[in-house]
Amino acid sequence: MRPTLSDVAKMAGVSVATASRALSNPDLVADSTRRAVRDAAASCGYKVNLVARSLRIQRTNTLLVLQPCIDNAFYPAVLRSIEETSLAYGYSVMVGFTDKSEKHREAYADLMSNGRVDGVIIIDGGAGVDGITGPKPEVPAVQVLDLVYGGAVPAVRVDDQQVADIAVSHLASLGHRRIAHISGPEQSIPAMDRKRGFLAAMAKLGLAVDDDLVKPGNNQRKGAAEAMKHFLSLSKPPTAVFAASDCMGCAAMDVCRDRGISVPGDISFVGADDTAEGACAYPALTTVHVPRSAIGAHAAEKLIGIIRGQGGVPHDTVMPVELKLRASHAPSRTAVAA
Amino acid sequence: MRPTLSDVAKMAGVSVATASRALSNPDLVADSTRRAVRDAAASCGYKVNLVARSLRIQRTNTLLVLQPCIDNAFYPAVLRSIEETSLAYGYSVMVGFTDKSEKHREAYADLMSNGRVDGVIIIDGGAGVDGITGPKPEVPAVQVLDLVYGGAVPAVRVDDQQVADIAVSHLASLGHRRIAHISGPEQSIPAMDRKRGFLAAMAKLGLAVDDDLVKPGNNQRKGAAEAMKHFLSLSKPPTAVFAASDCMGCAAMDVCRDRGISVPGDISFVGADDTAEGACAYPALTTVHVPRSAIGAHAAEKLIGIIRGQGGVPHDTVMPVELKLRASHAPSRTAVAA
DNA sequence: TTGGCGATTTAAATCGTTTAAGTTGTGCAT
DNA sequence: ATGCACAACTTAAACGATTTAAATCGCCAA
Repeated sequence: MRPTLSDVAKMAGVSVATASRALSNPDLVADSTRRAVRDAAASCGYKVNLVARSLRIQRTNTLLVLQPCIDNAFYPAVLRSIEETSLAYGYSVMVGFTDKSEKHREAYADLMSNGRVDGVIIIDGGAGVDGITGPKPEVPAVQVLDLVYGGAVPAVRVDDQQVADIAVSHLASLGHRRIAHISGPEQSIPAMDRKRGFLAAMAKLGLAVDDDLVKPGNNQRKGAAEAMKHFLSLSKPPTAVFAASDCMGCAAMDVCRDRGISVPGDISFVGADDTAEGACAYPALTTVHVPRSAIGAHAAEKLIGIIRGQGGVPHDTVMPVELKLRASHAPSRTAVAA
Repeated sequence: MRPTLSDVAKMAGVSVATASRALSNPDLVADSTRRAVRDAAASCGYKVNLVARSLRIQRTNTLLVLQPCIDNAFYPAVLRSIEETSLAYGYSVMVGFTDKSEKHREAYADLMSNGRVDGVIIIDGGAGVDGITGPKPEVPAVQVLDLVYGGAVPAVRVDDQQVADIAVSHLASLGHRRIAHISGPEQSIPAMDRKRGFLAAMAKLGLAVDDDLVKPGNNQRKGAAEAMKHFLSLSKPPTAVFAASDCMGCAAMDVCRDRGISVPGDISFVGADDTAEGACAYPALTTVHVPRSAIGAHAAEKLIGIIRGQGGVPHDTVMPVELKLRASHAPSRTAVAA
C-alpha cells in the first residue's frame, strides 16, 4: 500500500495535523519538525492523495473543456492554450467532445454537477449545450466564440461581423464589386454573424448582393465546393469570394483549379479563422486571423478568475482579429480595366 | 448548499447506508424504500459527489492521455476515439501536452502518482516521458505508437517497418528504382523504424540507396522542403519519394509544383499516416493509412481492461496498416521506356 | 508561585460517500 | 415454543486528507 499522511506522521513522531502542516503550510511548524516530517515523507515516498484533499477542501483544481470535436482544425490550438494556461495556474483539464451523442452530453453534465470539476469552458458549436448546463450553469462557466447563452454567461469571443467586414473591405479595396460569400452552418452563431457581417459590409459599400451570391457551405469541403460550382455557373460569376472558414475557402479554390480558373488571376479568395490548411494551400489563402491561442488563454484565465472569486473579471472579452495577407487575392480585372 | 446523501436519507426517513444502496444498488432494498429514497433525491435535486465516491472506492474513473501536443494533425483523431471509447466504459479523460516544458511533465506526473487518475495512455513522442512514469509506471499504463518503454509497458502500435515496406513496394511495383526517403525526427522511434523499413525494403528489392537519397525532414514542412530541394539538385534525382509523414509529403510536392515539376508525371510520392492534408493536397497524396481511430479505441479498451484486472489483455497489439491509393503516384517513365 | 502569552502541537471534526458487520423482525420447519 | 434462515435496515468504520478549537510547553513578569 502507498503510504498515507498518517504513516508519515508516525514515522516522524508527530500527529497527522502537524505532518499536514509541515508539508503544505511550512511556516506553521518548527524548523526541526518540518525537517523530520519532510525526511519521513521523502524516505517512504509519500505522495499526497489529491482525491482526499479535494474532498476536504471542496475543490478539484480541474477544469472541463466542452467542444463539439477535436477533428476540426480550429479547435486544437484553443485546447492547447487552455491546457497550457490552466496548468500554469495549477489546474488540470478534462475534455469532452459533445457532437457525438446525447449520452456524451449527459455524462459531462454529470461531471460538472457532481463536483468533479471546478468550472467549465464551453466552446460548443451550439450543439444543444442547454442540456448540459442549463442557462444558469451549476458550476462557474465561460463560453467561447459560440455564445450559446447570449449574455448570460461570461464570454471570450471575436466580433464575427467584423471578421466579415475586414474580408469584404479588403476585397472591395482591390476593386472587387461582385463578391460572393460561402457561409457556415445555419445553427452556428458565429457563422450567421459572419453572414450578417458580409451583408452589412456589402451594403455599407453600396455593393449589390443577390441571393445567388450567398450560399451555405456548412463548413465542409463538399458543401463549399458545391457553393463554388454554383457561383461559377452564374452568367456573371463573382470576381471574389469570402469564405466563412479557411477550410471552405481551400475547397472552393480547389474547384477553380480543377476548372483551370486562375487564383488570384481570375478570382480572389479570402477565408477566415487562419487555420493551417489555408497557409499550405496553393495559392496560400488570404484570411482573417482569429487568435485561437490568445482566446484559449483568456478563457482559462477568466474562468479561473471567476472560480477564485476575483473581482474585476470582465464579463465579455472581445479579441481582436486581423487581416492576414497571403497569395489568394489580387486587384479586380474589371477595376483595372475601368 | 447542495444536498448530500444524508439530507436525502433524512427526507426519506432512512439511514444514509440505505439511501446509498437505494440509489446505486437498488436490488438490496425494498421496493417502497427505494421509491421513497428516489423521490427524496429527485425532489431536492441530489447529485452524488463524485470526489467523495472516488475517495471511498479508490477509483476515479478518469484516464489521463499524455501526448506531445494536439496541434500535429496526427493526434486529434486518436484523442477523439480515446475519449469516445472511454466514455462508453464510464471513464472521463484528462489531457496533458508534454512537449512544452519540464514543468508540464512534473505536473502530470503528480496527477498520475497522486491518485487522481486510474490509468494513463502515453502517446508521447519520446519527449522524455521517463521523468513522468519511470520505466515502471505507478499507475496502469498503455503506450501508443511511440514505444518509449520498449516491451516493458503494454502497447498499441503499428509495424512501422511495414509502413515503409508497403510504400516502397508500391513504388517499386510501378517500376520506380530510384526512390528517395524523407525521414522523421531522429528521436522518434516510429520515424527511425520507417527509415529502417525503407532501407530494408530497398535492399530486399535489390534497389540501391545512396546517402543522398535519405534525408531528414524532421516531420516539418520546412525540413521536408529542404530535403526535396536536395533530391532535385542531384545529378540523377529520384523518380519517386517516400515521405515518413503526409505533412512532409505535401511539402515536398509543393516544392515540385513551385519548380514546374509534374506530380505524378515526373515524380511519384507516397506519404504515411493518412492525415487530412494529404487528402486535400493536389494531387491527392497516396499514403499508407494508419488507423488512428482504431488505435485510440484499442488503447482505451486495453487500459481499461488492465485497470479492471481483466485477464486476456494482449500485451502488444499491432494494428494493420494499408496502402491508400490516391493521385500522387504513377508508373515510372524509365520503366515504361524499358 | 502564579498567571499569562506566544509558539507549537494535538485531538477531533469534517468533507460525502461506500460497505462490513450487526440488528431487527418475519415466516417456516422442527 | 425454539431455532434458523433470510430480508431489510442501521450502525459505525473506513477512505485520506485539512482545519478548528483545545491542549501543552517554555518562558518571563509580577
